[in-house]
Amino acid sequence: MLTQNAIRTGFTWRATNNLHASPQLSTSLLRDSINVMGATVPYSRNTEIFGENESADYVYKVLAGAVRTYKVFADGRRQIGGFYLPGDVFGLETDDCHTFSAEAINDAKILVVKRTALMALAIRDNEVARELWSMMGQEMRRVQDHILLLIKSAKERVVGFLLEMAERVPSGNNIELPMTRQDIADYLGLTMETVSRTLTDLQTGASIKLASARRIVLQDRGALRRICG
Amino acid sequence: MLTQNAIRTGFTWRATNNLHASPQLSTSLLRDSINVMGATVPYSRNTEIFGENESADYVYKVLAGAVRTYKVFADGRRQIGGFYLPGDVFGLETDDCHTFSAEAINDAKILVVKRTALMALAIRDNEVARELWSMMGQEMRRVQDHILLLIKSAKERVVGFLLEMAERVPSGNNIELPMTRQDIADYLGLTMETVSRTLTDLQTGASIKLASARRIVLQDRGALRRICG
DNA sequence: CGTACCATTGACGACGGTCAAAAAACGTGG
DNA sequence: CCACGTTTTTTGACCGTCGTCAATGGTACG
Repeated sequence: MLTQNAIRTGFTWRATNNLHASPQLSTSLLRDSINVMGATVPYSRNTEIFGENESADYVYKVLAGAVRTYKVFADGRRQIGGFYLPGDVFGLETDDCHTFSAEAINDAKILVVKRTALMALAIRDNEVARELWSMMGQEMRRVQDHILLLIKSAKERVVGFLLEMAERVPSGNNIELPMTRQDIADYLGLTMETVSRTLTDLQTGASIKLASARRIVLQDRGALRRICG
Repeated sequence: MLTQNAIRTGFTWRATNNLHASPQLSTSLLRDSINVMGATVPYSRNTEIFGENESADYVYKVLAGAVRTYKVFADGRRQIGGFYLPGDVFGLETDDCHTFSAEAINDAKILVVKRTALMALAIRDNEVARELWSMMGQEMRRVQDHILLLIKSAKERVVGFLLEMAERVPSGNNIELPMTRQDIADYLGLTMETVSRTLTDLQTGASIKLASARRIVLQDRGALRRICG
């Protein structure tokens, strides 16, 4: 784990000194703490960030690039647990071990923070604890929404995925997907081929436009939302 | 919400006075707190405990009976988020609103605790906070395992469900299911018919025995685990 | 004993998986 | 800038699993 060992072992409490002064800026407090306590580590495309069942000593935040968490079964099937984009936090576990593995989808910059440091901070500061709690809840909602996707038809799943990505990358109707069709398929519980076919179907129906394989334009969000259910 | 309003609005801190004396009994501390702070409410079969989007003012613990959380879509499809058996805690949200609805599957006794009371306790007592955190993590793992089920074949899903239930009700190989086939189907993203057919298939293969519709005997766990993957 | 509700079984069709091949995109080095 | 090999994506043909519709059988409870 952490093959690119540029982790700064020491960290400073500096940033937390005057945090109690502005408790109303709730989301920026934890964020600031993480930013100061952590070290930036570059990961190149397709390299492992941590493995399933490794001890969860660090918490991670995407600064640039994209990350996938996943699990591989004995028969080779892979399930992707989630995609993490700039600003997203991942690897936040309550247990001692990671339940999924994590890989960089493309060249990425990741902020790495010692878990014990975060937890120590949370014990001292209720505001930080509250924010960690709400972060956990956000992740929970993400996973529950994922479940709701997985019971739907192929078309609904793909559309749901597109709308989710469009929400998370607020770049209008132009989505730049960092992941392959196989990644999307493994996230949605479908095959690569079905994802591809469904996308061309959607393009034929004029709901989207495939500018290139990875660049998708949402042309009719109303239609997409109607499909999603 | 809480139509059967037997909630005791006041609660006592009595139980928390000497909690710091035994920090090593980690799981019993929060449990004790909940037990003392809460009120027992009976819910009859198929009655709503809370609805989706209602404010999450209470946290619940099953004392007897069983509970399902669920979501109903516009087109009538229903997804069951989870089943909760005696000892299980549900309705633990980080947000202000419940994301799922909850119903009693059969006549049940539920311990109901004010959320603010729990949170206040957690702020005063790091041990309680830690336990709430780990409870949240347990729920997270449950939901993630649910995702892993949903990408598999019908047979694998049903077997996965049976093994999960067998683990949670440590009654040997004899499982007494409180829920209907439709409930199981809506949990696994299948139809009632497929669940039924799969169960009879498993019986034909001598992996299980359907003593009655709701009583299932696991005859060959090895075979079941092999199927599950 | 009768009446809902629940579970099982059957016939059939559609959706999505599998296998295979072609086409497009990408990166690398000349 | 182009030629080349590799990876990714698309498309096609076929088949199996599971959903749909419908009827029958079973169980619990008044």
